[in-house]
Amino acid sequence: MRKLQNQNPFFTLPSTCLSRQFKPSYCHTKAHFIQNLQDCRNFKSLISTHSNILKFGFLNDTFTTNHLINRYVKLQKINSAHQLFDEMSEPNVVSWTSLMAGFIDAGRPKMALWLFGKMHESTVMPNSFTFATLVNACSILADLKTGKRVHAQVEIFGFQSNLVVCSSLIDMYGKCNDVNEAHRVFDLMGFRNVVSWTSMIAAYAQNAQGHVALQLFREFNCLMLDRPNHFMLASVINACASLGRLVSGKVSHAAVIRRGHDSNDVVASALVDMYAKCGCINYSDKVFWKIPNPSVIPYTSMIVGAAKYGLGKLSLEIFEEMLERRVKPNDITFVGVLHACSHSGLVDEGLEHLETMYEKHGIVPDAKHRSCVVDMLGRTGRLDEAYSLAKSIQVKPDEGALLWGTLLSASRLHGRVDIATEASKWLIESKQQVAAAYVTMSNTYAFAGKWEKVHSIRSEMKRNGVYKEPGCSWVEIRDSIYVFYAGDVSLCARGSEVVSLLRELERRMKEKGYVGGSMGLVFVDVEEEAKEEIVSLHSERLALGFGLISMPKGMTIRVMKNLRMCRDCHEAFKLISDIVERDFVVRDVNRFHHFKNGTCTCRDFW
DNA sequence: ATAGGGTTAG
Repeated sequence: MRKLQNQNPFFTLPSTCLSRQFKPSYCHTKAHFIQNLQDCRNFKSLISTHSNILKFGFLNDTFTTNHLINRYVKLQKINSAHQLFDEMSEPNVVSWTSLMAGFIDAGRPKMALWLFGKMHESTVMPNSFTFATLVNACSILADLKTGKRVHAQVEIFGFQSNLVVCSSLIDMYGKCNDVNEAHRVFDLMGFRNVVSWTSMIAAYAQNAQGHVALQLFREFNCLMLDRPNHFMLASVINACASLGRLVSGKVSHAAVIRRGHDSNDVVASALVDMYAKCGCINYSDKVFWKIPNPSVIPYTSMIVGAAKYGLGKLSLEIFEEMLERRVKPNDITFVGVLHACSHSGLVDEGLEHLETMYEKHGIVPDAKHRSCVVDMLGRTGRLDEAYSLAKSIQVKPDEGALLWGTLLSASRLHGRVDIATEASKWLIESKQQVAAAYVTMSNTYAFAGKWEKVHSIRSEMKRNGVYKEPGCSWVEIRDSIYVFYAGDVSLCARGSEVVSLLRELERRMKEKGYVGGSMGLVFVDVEEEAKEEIVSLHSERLALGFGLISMPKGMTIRVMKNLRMCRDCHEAFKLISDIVERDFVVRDVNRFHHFKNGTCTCRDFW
């Protein structure tokens, strides 16, 4: 019987048919059962087909059982799939790989790796599908060590030039933050397609190297192999966002519209985020309201975007709307909500959200949420509460860096040398952001007029070989990018005007009830790198009667311009762009060459 | 049976 099956895999007669002397009909063929399996849309019909397959003896057939396993996986019944696999007499490479992919789908990538270990003990050889699946598991786990071991196996088994395996390797190295290794794989590929290019671009975009991502995108377009698709454009827009490159972002947006990808939810949320980070919250808003049924991510992008502009009330309104439309918030949404409260002085609302996020929405507050609240309390000067909250939070090193860094800057802002000392002590002892901790501590002492302490910190830094890279900020005006380094203002022809403008802004802020430290105009008479705060045009302290607004690097002046906050900001913008144009031409923006020729305008959108 | 995209506090 078995022999017969092997000879004629599609039209064999199950033993039951023979014994009852059935006439063979299509209803009892393998092809029929496989067709049946593909039609199974629910668990119940699958169970029934499964029992028919069993009844007609096809469970001995690996090909049929593999289909059955895949159907269980598709209907999210991984345990049934696993059980079925265990009962197989001769699982082949497809059975093994299907089950691995199934465990990945079910959110258990470690199980896929464990299965590979088991497969290794069997006589079945892995193929390229198996390796692509395994690499994918490592990518999800961001497990570089295992990823490298799998990569070694890929080489041993000779799949190092397989397109899919290489694309997944690039992705895996990217997710593990090893872009160099990702690029090495990319370089060694004999043939590349849109997917491999996208993996490479995304790896750079996700690892704070947006300029390389954009460079690769230009190369891809020059090669004219293929058109960029929505996957690629989403990554390119992400790169523009991280660089604050509004012009490039708009060009990409135009490409999105031309290629008809503007209804794609993922692309739209990348655009919402990009415009927000480039200082155009009004464009974010336009893109956002065009999304038919926004999922949690575009909602979160919009909440975070509005929060960064000090539009805390708007953030909270969007959050409410999201809840009304039954979109479930996630942990990042709550970071946005708390951030909004923090930057708009909505302290009570923020505390309320932290208290109720679990019982109302099932999201357990973790270190990042509590850090937002520490920031919120710290900003408004409730340093003692912020400090005791900080002490109560269990953190991993990277979370601690953020938490204690937050507390340190709040302490500096409010001149709390005592708490600043504790916070910088934590950072330095944990070897987290050591240079920044030293500089901020030194600035706190400078603010308090304790110059001896300032000098002793400076000598300590020297002794320990700690060097702080000067902070910088940049702005895109028309086609050029201008970079400001901390300390540059004194080198600038109209630096004194900037300084007096900042002093004036500060005076008016205080008039409007701003509490907190100076605008960062403490000209510390120490080394250059200590003048962290001098050009603090990206500082939240330019908020002016709107509560406290943070302006991340790269969105500096445009933010002020588009905020329509007050006349003062417009004046500041005019003055600063004037200075920038005359004295600070750093470099021309790398244009998107392929989009030149006037084909690309955003007119069709606006 | 296998590959690629978007949201995270200072």
